[in-house]
Amino acid sequence: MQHQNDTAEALRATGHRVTIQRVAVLEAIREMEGHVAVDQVATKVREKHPQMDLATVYRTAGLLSRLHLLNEVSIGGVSHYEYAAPGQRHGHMVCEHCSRTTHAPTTHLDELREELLRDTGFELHLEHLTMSGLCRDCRQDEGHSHSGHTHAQTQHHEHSNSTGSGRGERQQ
Amino acid sequence: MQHQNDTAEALRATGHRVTIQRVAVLEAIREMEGHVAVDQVATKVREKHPQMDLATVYRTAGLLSRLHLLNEVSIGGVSHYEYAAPGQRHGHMVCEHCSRTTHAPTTHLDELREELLRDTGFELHLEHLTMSGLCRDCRQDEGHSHSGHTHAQTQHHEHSNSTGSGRGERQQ
DNA sequence: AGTCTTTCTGCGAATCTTCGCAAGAGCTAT
DNA sequence: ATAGCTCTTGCGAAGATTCGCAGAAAGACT
Repeated sequence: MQHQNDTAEALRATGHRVTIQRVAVLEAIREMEGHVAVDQVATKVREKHPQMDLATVYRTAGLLSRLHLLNEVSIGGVSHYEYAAPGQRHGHMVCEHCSRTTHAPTTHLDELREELLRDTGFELHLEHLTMSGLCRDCRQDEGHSHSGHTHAQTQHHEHSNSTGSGRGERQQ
Repeated sequence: MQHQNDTAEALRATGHRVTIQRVAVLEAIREMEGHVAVDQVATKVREKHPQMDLATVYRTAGLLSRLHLLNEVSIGGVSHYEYAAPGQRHGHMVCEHCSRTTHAPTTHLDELREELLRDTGFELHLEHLTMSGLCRDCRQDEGHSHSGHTHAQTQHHEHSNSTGSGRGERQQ
């Protein structure tokens, strides 16, 4: 298949060796939809390569991300990766409430990037940008229990306060 | 001192209890300049409260950050906190190369925030925004060894490749 | 195919961060 | 000041991620 050749080529072009682990990790992530956590990747990869070590998946995903073959997104403090469609470098918006993750419109970010570069000399790496906040749904029904969207992610799914007792918040 | 009253007030106002641990963590971070790692905070706090647990510092810093009394910045994958001057919510720019961390100009980000809200319904939390990229200095002398700036941070200080052997990159 | 050199991988240990739970400490009302 | 209720803390353990090292494997050359 074409993809594997591309992968191999990208690796060689940067002076890295082409190993089954690297190809397998990229293939696994490409076969899974959206943003997947590292241990999900490991599970998937082990279907075909049972002895693949978790540390190797971490290292490999990190490398492939540096080569722009994958995008890395931190969702609720946990690393997730997605296949990086060639030429599409976008930032991510992660909802702090429901952890739903979406792509940010490129135009706004390109603008920001240029302004920062001009005004501060800082070169923003868009493909590593993860922004946290509240998605439209969670913003609208603040503090309720909505369960619809949640996208089979691995982490974080609470809907904090509403305990009726004292004043307001509470957690930890 | 005034600060402690502010802290206590902010805690009470949100239904949290005022404990010596919470006041001590905030004071410690306020006394230290810039962005400090959690274990640095713990060390500082233990000067006066030797039995303070690391987990408590983590929990407390997290809480104070949610109350906007502190700002959290992830530098090279490690959590750092800084005192949040009231009314000043800024994003951060972290250099992937030297880990130097600076504040991002608010105007650009406010703009971005509005655009995202309008176009996607996502409400960006500016105070949690950490952008990675290359600072001016590291961009200019790519791949050299400059040691000047480094700001007594805890993590990451390599300057990768320049090994003379094969082609290009290398790491892991 | 065989050898050599350098990179990668697997594995165990280390680091950073969070969790669960019982004991301890705030607040409120008495 | 005391008692009671609930939130917090300290502590040990578990998760997530990285590191160090010795053996395995890639790529170059013969």
